Amino acid sequence: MPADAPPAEIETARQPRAEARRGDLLAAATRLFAERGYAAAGMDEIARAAGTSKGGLYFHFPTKQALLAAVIGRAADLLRKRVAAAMAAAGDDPVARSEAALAALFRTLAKHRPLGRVLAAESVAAGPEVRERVERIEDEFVALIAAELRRALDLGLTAPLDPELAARAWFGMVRACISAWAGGRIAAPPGELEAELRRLLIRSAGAIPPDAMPPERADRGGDRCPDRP
Amino acid sequence: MPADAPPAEIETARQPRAEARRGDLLAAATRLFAERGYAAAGMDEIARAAGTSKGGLYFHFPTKQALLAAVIGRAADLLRKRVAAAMAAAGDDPVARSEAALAALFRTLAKHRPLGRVLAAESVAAGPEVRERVERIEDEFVALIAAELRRALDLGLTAPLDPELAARAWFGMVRACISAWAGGRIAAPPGELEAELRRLLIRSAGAIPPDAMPPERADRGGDRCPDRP
DNA sequence: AGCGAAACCGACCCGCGAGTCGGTTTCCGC
DNA sequence: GCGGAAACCGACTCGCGGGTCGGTTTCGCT
Repeated sequence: MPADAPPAEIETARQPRAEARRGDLLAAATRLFAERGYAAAGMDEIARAAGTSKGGLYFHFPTKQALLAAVIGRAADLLRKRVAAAMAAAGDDPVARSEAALAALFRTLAKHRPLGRVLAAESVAAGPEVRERVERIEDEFVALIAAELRRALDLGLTAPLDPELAARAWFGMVRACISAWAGGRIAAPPGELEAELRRLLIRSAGAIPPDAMPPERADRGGDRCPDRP
Repeated sequence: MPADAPPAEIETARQPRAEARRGDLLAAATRLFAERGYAAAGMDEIARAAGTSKGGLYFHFPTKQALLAAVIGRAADLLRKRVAAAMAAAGDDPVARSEAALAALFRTLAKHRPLGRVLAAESVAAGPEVRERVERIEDEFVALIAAELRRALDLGLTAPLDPELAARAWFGMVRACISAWAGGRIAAPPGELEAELRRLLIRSAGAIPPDAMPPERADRGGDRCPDRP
């Protein structure tokens, strides 16, 4: 009777083949939602793409909205896991943790292109409930980063800023660049893109990157701007 | 007989009432597309909301896609006009021009909330042609800002950066903040939001804001942030 | 006034696609 | 191997909404 909180997925005991099918269906749905859009992707089409039939699809997901919700939930879980791991591996420095979180977000989205599209664009098309859910997920990550930024601010590691807003802005930067890159509108390889983006992020916060003062040179944010007469 | 280039709208001679209706229809369509999403907003509903009928709507727009295209085109025209005016008023300094362009973008989107939603989200739902069109528009503004950034870079007014990417990132920042603000997920009034955002933008470029060193006090960006013990 | 075109109306058509359902196959426990 | 449930199939339904069309009103013009 412990009615679970929304975050965790309800894991009823399933036969292994069912689990596999479910995965295939989610993968196919993710791809097709991203490619054709939520409305244009047909249930029959998705089922076919996953190597099964409409009936089979409806055995796993009661409705199209539920399917989209599952796709989104799965994406969110993946992102959560990656970001948490990256932050944990980054140690204690809040700037490093923020960087790591953003980088993990970036890499994960870069690796699974369709995922970003679904998260970014398909929320509105599927009704207000789904939209709200996606907004919640975005807020979650923004809050995660905002918390680190706040710590950094208190430690005097950044210029004075509004952590909430800065986190939101960072998120937007990453998303815009990823989406342009995924659409082939940015030529640079993801590695360079990430590095350049990281520079922008750090500078925008007026932050002292932890790896930029290892020995003793800890004078305040004298942003190394070599050029200029 | 001067067959116009694609940018300008084909202005056939119309009776004034028709022009007014057309405007009402575009306004209603913009609102409903933003609220319910492209797929969920019905043509009948849009017509009703504009105070006319389905037949009347189809007299002005041959198809639903065309209606969305017109909405988007109108939005793009508005943005173009505002941004061009703001840049022209900002003088020659490329940093000031960039700032002005972003600010105009920000203010225009803030004033017409639904517009941003449509531009941001509805492009995928309506098929690849529309999506491409929206991407083109975004690219246009990004290129505009990138050009200014490149000039600033050449003049030594910024830290070394990739103008294309930075412009794209800036655009993403503005969009993310606007969209969160429009959704009521940011409490700050637009004025403060804009100011804070501007600080982030400038810092991210490592730029010297032209209004930050008028007489002689040109020491590094001591942004006036009165609060905090 | 009156004629022709522009503007508008709303009942109807029709394809499409989400969801259903009775049936079939696959697999697990005994 | 066999009973029964889980997993799966695909033909069918049916409502919804984009688009059509013949008719009516409004307007500009002379």
